[in-house]
Amino acid sequence: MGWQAIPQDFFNRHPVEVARDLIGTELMVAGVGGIVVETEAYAEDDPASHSFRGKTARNAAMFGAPATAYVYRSYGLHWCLNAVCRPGTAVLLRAMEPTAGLGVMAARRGVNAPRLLASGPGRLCQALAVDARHDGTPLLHPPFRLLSRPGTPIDIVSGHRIGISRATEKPWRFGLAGSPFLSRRFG
DNA sequence: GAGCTGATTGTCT
DNA sequence: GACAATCAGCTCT
Repeated sequence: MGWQAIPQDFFNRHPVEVARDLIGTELMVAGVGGIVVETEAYAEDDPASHSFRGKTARNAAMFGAPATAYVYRSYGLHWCLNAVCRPGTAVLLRAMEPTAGLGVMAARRGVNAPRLLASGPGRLCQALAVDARHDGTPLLHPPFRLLSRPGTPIDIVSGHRIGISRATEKPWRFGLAGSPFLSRRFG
């Protein structure tokens, strides 16, 4: 019952399904990473999605093949990592439970507490050293490593999305129930 | 613990 | 020129 590589077909589905199924998977970047505990889905006909107004230079990666990384800068200073699903849709990786390379992540983040290393999309990217260089690159190839553990029971909760001003009512945020590594608790 | 605010820059209107 | 899928540090309770 070990970890298995995630196939590209995993991402060729509706982003809500992918967001839910990504909870509990393991994401590593160059040997540093952990368990995904929080995600958000963004669909194509979704006013909150960067793809809503069509393809532009910034969101071009979002229209790439399933399992492509879409990385963008948020609020001028943070990076956010998304996994592209069907073209024009994506899942935002919001938080992780660090399991490998804790020391490296702590050094990059400038903090020691494990729960502060990757509990938030900007923090997660800083801990994994993900930035514009990764935009448009495949998540299923090095330096990325994405694994799932089929058959492992996982308790998943959902709620409304965070940090956006449009279509906030959609319950498209998913998290690992009771995890202390969430960016915020689910209400 | 909750709530406010400044930081900082690429992108679109 | 406004705004943004955020964070950290502050105040007040």
